[in-house]
Amino acid sequence: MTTSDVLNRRYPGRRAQLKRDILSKALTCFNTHGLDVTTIEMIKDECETSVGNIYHHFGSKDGLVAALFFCALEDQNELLDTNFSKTKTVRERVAALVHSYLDWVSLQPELARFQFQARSAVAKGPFADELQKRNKLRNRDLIDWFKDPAHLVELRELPAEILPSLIIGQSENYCKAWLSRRVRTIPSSYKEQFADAAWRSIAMDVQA
Amino acid sequence: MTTSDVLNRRYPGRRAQLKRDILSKALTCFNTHGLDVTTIEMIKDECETSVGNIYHHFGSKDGLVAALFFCALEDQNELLDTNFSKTKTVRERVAALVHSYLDWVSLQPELARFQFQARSAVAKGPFADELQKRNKLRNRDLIDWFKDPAHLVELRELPAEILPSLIIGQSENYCKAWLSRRVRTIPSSYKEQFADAAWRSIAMDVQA
DNA sequence: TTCTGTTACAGAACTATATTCTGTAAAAAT
DNA sequence: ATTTTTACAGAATATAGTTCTGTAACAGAA
Repeated sequence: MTTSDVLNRRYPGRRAQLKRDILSKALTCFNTHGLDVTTIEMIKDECETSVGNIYHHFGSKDGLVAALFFCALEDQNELLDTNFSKTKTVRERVAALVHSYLDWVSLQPELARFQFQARSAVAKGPFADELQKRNKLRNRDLIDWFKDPAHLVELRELPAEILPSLIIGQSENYCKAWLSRRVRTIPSSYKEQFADAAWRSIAMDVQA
Repeated sequence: MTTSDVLNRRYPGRRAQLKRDILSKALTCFNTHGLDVTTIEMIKDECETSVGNIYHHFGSKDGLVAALFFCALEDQNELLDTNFSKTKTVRERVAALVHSYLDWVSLQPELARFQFQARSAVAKGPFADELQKRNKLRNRDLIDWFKDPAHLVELRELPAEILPSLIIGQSENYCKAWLSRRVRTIPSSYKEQFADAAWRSIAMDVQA
């Protein structure tokens, strides 16, 4: 499961070859030099194509960034949905959230690194609405599921709006630290610890 | 404690009047339109000065961003140091970390909002070294304090490198959500809940 | 005060880069 | 085979960061 695999699934077929190549090389440029330092010309040189062609395929630099961003987001959500559907209990679902997050970042560090630096750029810019729509939807589903009285009994009395932060915040922070090379150990190796910490943060009674 | 107060302490005196004004108006522009959308001309128009003068004071757009960023960082660290020095026990220190973070973001939402969107830009760019140096220093101190055997007895057996994430990750995530207006409640009102969650995440035995 | 150097300021000129425009070739559809 | 659509190239344009040059205000020394 490399970055190419993700691009291949999202943009399949022979005719999308150059499109995938542009996205792939752009990802490398963005992660190496940063979003604003990377110029369309730099990407053009990497792909041996022309500026006009890049604009033909992606409309603008923002469009190119957004295409990569949503590509990453969809791949991440795919893994999450798979793991989530396998679970039954509240605790299992919390663990699924944490595990999926840590696993995906560990599996796709380049896409994850890009996602972190591009999020704020996409949140403004021409694709802000689409991002907000997706986030709203996903977040609401999550909160609603935990709000169900059948699930709430296992949890301490906490405001619903802080639940997502309590569950995923710690893992997210560590992943960012890892991608910035401030820590060395791959996030997936701490799956148990972070899932455990999340559960301790929200659960009524904790037994190992 | 408004943004102006922070600027006044960091750039005192009559002669720094315009410097403070530029920083203040730049902050508004950056937070309203985003880092790259904001042009030097926009800031110039707000302050009724000239592009040449802005460059005279800050050297470059990056320099302006960095000045604002470190201004925010130092103010944040000041509050943290104050609260931290008042504490004795391990639990108190963990609470001080969490409380300081939530309080500062609640007190300085504009600076905090800017800090979040500017961090990655500063992390690349000409001031990357200075930022990295400060972070390394602060992080090492923190980890070393918790590594002390006298303090470790109260904690579960956890890798030292995940401790900072376990303590501050949840609060950070919520603050970002608040600054992006995805949640409504001011972070400082959840001080107890987040400090409690952090403690449950790392402590050996938890008693209320 | 007057002289001198330094800092503050202004705006035109320069440069780099995102974007648009125009044209050509290939591919697909009819 | 013709037409339409898509893929591609590169020059031209516009915008915004940066530099340059010059002028005014200020501070300290003689």
